[in-house]
Amino acid sequence: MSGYDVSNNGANSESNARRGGKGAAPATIRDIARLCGVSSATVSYVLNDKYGVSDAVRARVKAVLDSEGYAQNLRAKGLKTRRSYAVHAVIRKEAAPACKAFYFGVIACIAERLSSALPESTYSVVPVFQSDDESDDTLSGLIRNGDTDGVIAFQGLMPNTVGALEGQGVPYVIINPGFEADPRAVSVKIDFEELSYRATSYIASLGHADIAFIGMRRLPFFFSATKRGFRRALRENGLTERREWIRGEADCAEGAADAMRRILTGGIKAERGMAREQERGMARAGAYPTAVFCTQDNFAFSAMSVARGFGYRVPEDISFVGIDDVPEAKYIEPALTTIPISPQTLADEAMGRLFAMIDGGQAKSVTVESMDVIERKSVCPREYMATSHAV
Amino acid sequence: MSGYDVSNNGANSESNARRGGKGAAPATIRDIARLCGVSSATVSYVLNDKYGVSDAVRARVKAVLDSEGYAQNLRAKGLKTRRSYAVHAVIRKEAAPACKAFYFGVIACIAERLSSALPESTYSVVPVFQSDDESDDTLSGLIRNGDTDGVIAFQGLMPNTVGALEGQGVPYVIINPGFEADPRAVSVKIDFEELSYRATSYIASLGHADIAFIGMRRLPFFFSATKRGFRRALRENGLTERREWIRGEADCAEGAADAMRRILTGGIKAERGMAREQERGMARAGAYPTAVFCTQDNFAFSAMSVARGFGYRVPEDISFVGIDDVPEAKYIEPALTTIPISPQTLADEAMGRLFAMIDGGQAKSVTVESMDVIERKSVCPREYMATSHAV
DNA sequence: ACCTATTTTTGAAACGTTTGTTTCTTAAAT
DNA sequence: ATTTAAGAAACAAACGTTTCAAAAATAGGT
Repeated sequence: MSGYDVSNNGANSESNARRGGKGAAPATIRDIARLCGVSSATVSYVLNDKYGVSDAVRARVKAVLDSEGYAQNLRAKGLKTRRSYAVHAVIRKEAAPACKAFYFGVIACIAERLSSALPESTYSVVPVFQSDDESDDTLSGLIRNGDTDGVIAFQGLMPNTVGALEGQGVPYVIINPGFEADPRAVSVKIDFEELSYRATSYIASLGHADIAFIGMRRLPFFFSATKRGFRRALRENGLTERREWIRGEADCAEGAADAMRRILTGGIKAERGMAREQERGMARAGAYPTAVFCTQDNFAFSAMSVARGFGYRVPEDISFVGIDDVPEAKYIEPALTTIPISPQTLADEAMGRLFAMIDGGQAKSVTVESMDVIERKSVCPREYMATSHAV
Repeated sequence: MSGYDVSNNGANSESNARRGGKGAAPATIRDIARLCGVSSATVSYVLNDKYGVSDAVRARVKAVLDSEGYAQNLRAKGLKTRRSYAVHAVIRKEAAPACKAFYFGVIACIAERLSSALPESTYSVVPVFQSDDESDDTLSGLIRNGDTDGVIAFQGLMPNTVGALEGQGVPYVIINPGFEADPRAVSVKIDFEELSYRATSYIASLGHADIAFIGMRRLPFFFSATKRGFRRALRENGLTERREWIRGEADCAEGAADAMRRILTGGIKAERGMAREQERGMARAGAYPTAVFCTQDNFAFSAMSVARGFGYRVPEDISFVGIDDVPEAKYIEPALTTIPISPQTLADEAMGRLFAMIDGGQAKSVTVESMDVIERKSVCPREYMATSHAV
């Protein structure tokens, strides 16, 4: 990245006609004014829908405006209004790949909304990746320069970044799926306890009594919320929980595989080098759950693989449900039953709030409404299970 | 998105002090000049590393510059230089989710490089999602306004967008994994024939003779390139190909599952409602490949699931190799052997070229160097296979 | 010493907006 | 008819840079 020489030496005439192109010089507000026989101030007023322009003039200017295909120069406008017309979406470099992918989905939604809102709003969203351990981070720089009008952050923000934000009065909103929300920040939250409750209730409603849970201990807030929902559903359905079937080693898909393995081997961790057949035998001899709830689709994918590796069929022997509805969920074999989380909703709630604040208003945190289970192929009602199951 | 009122009425004093914040007014180039007892022109020259400033003055100005923590106002600079200091990365809305995820990975690499290049280069990258069927798209608008200094596009660009780009002399580079490159455009390519050849050769080198291929017919260019590489490897290893084991229905992971099913049932498509057991029996009776090469990891995931659904073990009965090395590849059970494609390399090659062109230079297309197979757990040498295999 | 080249430095005019203030219309009220 | 007030439109000064053209300082010959 060294050779990024961004200087342009004596390039006025050159840049005016852009490299080798005809590059029709774009019409300025003054051109329009001249064409209408009116002052540039007036044109500016109609552009910004201000009071005090007669209807006749307004109409005339508007006509010329779009017959000329006029487009504002954002730099000039921003120079005067002290805005950058950019919001920044920050993702922690350290976030898990699966999380990043999800966050990107949200950013994509924002970008789409923004570009379809043209030319009403000319904002753009720029993704920023920030490491947890940088002392003076790139983001603080942007903030102090006034290069950002607002930030959307996933998971949370480092204290010094928050300091910079507050210091410059730059609004920000946190989209924090599964993280504890800083009460001072406006944030868009997901009720994972509820989601977990719904998923588990759904499984229970199908007659399953032996249900395992695979969560993510690495995120304590998320872990306890989901576990709480799971237990509540169990309790309300008169089911008893089994300690060894509540697993949380999973901090990534690899961990989920391990969790599943332990569940199937009755909590005994497979010895290094233990023969596959032996491990399997061990598993089949003991008790196993007829359904497992994973707090993320990706966990379910791994867990399903492991179960099959042990010789169980999905869903005939063991049912699986996840949360997220990642794109693969419907393509996998068998398609995964899951509760969707809508990136579009998250994006809309967050952007609505951010723009309200950019416009000088206030905004309150919100918890997005939970959605319902999407029934696919990874779940089988207890009564239709292939073989009888004895705990 | 309606309520995005971006006007600020009579907000001069308000915006000067930013909402409720102390918001230290950032130092301008004139402030620095005054502090050094020098003109603003001189400061500008040292900022931009221009000729004709004496070393003494240059040093003095530089000292003040960073003791004051000066940061350029990008809007003012851009207004004068006719640059936006933003490049746009465009992704087709219609691209497959898996592709989008990969493209995002590349954009993430770009964003990281850009933010770590601060404050040398102050560029930012903004993702744009563009639909194939929009007539006058958002991108053309950006281009005509001079709101973008360059674009990176994945897969390709619509003719009218290319027209706008050429018209305004805005440089662009195409990152087109698996798409036919427009010879007039500078593009960063991947040699999928080579990748396919390497993967297949690797499998063959392990003693496998019955190798199946699952490709992506929806992308004809990609499909024929990969198939060519596959066949070449077969030929060079003295292996004969089987028509029914070269499958290309796969245009998404779902299709890959279908392809695998057909391979296992000897090309007979399973009847709607055919009993699972029956399907399985059908499969086991006939011939099956001992290894399958999938042109994308995601295909391999589905194919592996199907194979296991049919009762085959991976890799003991059937080996799998993919291309991409998506993050999940190493977490799946068993971890997938694959050839990686480096998003970082793609990002660097593309950005290097784009910036060269932005700086007025020329750039040539390039094919990035192919990488080697990463050996994981989804492949088993022919000789170690669990059961003897009879075709 | 002076005149000329050369190197440094500076003044000031842009770039395309927004917006506070002033000026001009026009109509209503006296 | 004259004054007043409101409403429209225009002027012109910013915003923070870059860069042309010109001035000032320095150095290099005679």
